[in-house]
Formats: sequence, C-alpha cells, structure tokens
Amino acid sequence: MSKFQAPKGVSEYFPQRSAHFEFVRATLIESAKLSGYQLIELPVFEDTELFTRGVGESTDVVSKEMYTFEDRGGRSITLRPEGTAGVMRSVIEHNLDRGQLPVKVWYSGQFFRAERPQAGRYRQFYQVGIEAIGLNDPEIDAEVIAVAHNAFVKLGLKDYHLEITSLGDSLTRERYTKDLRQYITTLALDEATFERSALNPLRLFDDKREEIRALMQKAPVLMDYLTPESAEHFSQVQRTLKALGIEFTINNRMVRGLDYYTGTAFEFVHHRLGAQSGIGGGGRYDGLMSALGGAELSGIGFGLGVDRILLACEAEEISLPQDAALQLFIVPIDEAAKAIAMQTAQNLRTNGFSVDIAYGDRALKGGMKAADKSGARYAMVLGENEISTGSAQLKNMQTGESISVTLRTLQDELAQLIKLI
RNA sequence: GUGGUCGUAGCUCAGCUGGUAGAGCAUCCGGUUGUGGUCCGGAAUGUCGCGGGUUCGAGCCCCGUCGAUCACCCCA
Repeated sequence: MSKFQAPKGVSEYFPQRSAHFEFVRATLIESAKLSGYQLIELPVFEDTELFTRGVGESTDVVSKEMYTFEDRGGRSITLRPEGTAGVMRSVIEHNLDRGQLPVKVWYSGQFFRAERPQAGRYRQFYQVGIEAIGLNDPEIDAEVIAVAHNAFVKLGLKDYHLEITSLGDSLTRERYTKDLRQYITTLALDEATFERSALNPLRLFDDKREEIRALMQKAPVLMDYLTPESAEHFSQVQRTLKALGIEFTINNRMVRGLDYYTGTAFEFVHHRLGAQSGIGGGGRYDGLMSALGGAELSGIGFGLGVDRILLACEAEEISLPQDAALQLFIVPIDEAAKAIAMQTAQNLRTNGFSVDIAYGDRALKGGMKAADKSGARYAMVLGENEISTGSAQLKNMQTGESISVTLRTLQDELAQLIKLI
C-alpha cells in the first residue's frame, strides 16, 4: 500500500483505459471542429466572484460545491466548477466579440466540484464544451445540439435520449416561478421538501418520489408562459432539429443547475449510468455577458462530461480503439548491440517510426518476451552477428516469419513492410 | 453534507464458530550454444487500508479514521 493516495473523488486514467478516454475526448473535440469551433484555452482557476456573479449565488454549485481558496495576495480564487463563465470573462476581457459574430469556441479540461463522489460523479472531472456567442438565432441552437449529437453518433452511442425545453426570458421566468410557488403553497409537503422548493421551486419536478411527481402533474407549466417571440424561437429550434433528423423529447420540467440559462435548454440523458445519467447539457444564456460587464450579447453552449461518456461507451460495450501498435521492437543482446540499438531507434524515431527497445540486461528470451508484450509488429535482434554482417532478421510477430534486412537500409525496408499491413 | 455496503499479494478473489495468511492471472528465472506467444518446472511478493480497543491470541469482534462503491442532495 503506497503512502500517498489520490485526493478523494478524482478520476485517473492510465493504460489501457487512458487510450479510450483520449479517444472519447478527441471524438468530442473533432465534432466541434467540424462545425467551425476553435480552441480557447483558459485557466482552471478564476476570481471567485466570476462564478458567484455568473453562475448564481443561490445555486448549489456556487453555494456549497466550490473549491475556493485565498492566494498569496489575499485574492479569493476558485477552481472552475463549469466552463461558460470563464469563456465569457475571456471574451469580454480580450474583446473577442468585436469581430464577426458568432464567436465559436471549444474548450476541454478539468472542472472541480466538491461533492460526495459517486458513480460518474467526481470532484475533478473532464468536460468538452463549446460556446457560440453573439447571435440569438434558433439555427445556432440547433447546431450546438447537433455538435453533441454528431459526436455521440460517431462514438456509436445508442442508449440515450435528448430532452429540450425553453426556459423563456428572465421576465417570463419571474412570472412563472411566482405562480409555481403559489401552487406549491397549496400542497401538503414535508418540511425538507418545502425547504427545497423555497430554494428553487423547479426542483420539485425532479423529485424521485411518485407522490410528489403526481402532485406536480397539475402544476403550472413554464411553456405556457413563454412570450410569442420565445415560443416562435423554440418551435424553430424544433423544426430545425427535425429537419436534421435529430430526435428529441420535450421536457417542460427540465431543471438546470446554473442560474444563467434562458431560452433553449437541453440535456442528453444516458440510460445505463445509474443516478448520474446526464452525459451532456447546455442552453442559451442571454443575460450572462452583460452581467459580467460585457456587451448585451446572448450565447449558447454545452458541456459534455467526458468521464461519463466513457462510462456510457463501456456500459454499451462499444469497442474503443487502442493506441496504434508499436512498429518495431529491438532486442539487443550485449553492450555493443545496445549502443547500436539506441542509434537505430533514434534514427527511426526522428523519421516518424515508433520504436522501443528491450532495456536492462535481459536474456534473449526475455527480450523477445518483452517484444511480444509490447504488441510491436516487428522485432529485431541485434548482436555480434548482426553488427559484423550489417544485416539482421526482421521478425513479423504475428506470422512468426522473418526476413533478412540490411541495417543500412532498415528504414526503407521497414517502411515497405508497414505499408503492406 | 446524510445514509447503506465494502477495503486480504500488481489484478480478481478465498480465508469455516477469533489461534499470527492462500488460489488463479500477472511478474521474474529456468526447460543446455542467439528468437516471443502454448506447455512444464521454479521463485519473489503482503506490517490482511490506517489508528486504537477487547482477548492468552484478531484478517476475522468493537470504536475511530481514510478510501472505494451505491443511493439521497445535486449535477457533467
């Protein structure tokens, strides 16, 4: 048992699974790039106030899940619990919104929330996110959803569904929550549940208990409160999604954990992940930019949970690719050969071949075993004979066949062989 | 933050009603001169998560603690 342990609730990826993780992340990123999003690389910590103002003081994320500390200059710093606020800060700070709109960016990295760990819920987790800032166009909403959809299709995920809704503008929300609260006061709720509803009445829609769900059946629905403009925007989003062949269900009781969402909101829910089933979600945020001191621009984006999407792939038994096989494994059998092996490997590597060597003083048999374990396509023994004759046997590790090559032209011969596979 | 379950070699696990630990896989070495995968033989490995307590004696009982896991809360 090692003396040090990883901090509670962090996910770690090491071989072989790390290749799967990287593949999932790369696939998500690729989808964003294919739709014209460009990388924005941001710090993992920000001024605490960015999140309290941006995400919302009353949200659980801000009120009880942030990793906040004081730096040496006495500033309050917080490890980012989500990505959108940081993107907005950077866009405002560097005037990225002064050019052509929308600004389309993607990001990827770690996020932090101090929650009790659970299946698919970590204190440090990975997201790939995108933001399209500056245009309030329903087609962009559809595009953002499509970027996630395309990535999931590419990965081969099937057992999930997409829920969408419209949360309306802030005025609509105000009028609606007032009525909803009114309705809730007419219900006979236990203390804890009532407390919960006081914080955010929408949460009762999410309650796991049947009796509460039944009670909420008759509650007012936000959709009925939408302004004509919001309603039209939302139906246009739906029409576009249908035209793109993206299936969805409308969930007019969707609850979002971050305060800044307005208008279109959506969530991808996987069916085999237990309690933490959201693999990605996002929505439009109209007031966020201005609330953070920027222009009156709206935006829309999503965050996809890389850890959870990997778990979803595994739950669906999707076979994810491993790293490409090593091309050559050299087995030197004495000191002189070792020096030549290093030289040879160096030459090949700098020319783009993947090469490994049997290090240590292993016997030939051990070296060949190492070659086998490495998964390399070819193995080559180097010893006195090879050095004196200048030629060696390249052994195909799958067929067991060997062919003679001259060390001088090894690179070309290897290139030929690799191409043949 | 609350609750349930769990914590034995690198991995997966066994260990009966308390008597100071085992298997499979993996690792390493070997099966006569320089070629892996199968097979055979052999070896190494654990302060039984950590700290206390009960006991003549604890991996097995009790308490605490750390971690994992599942659920709640919440969410990616």
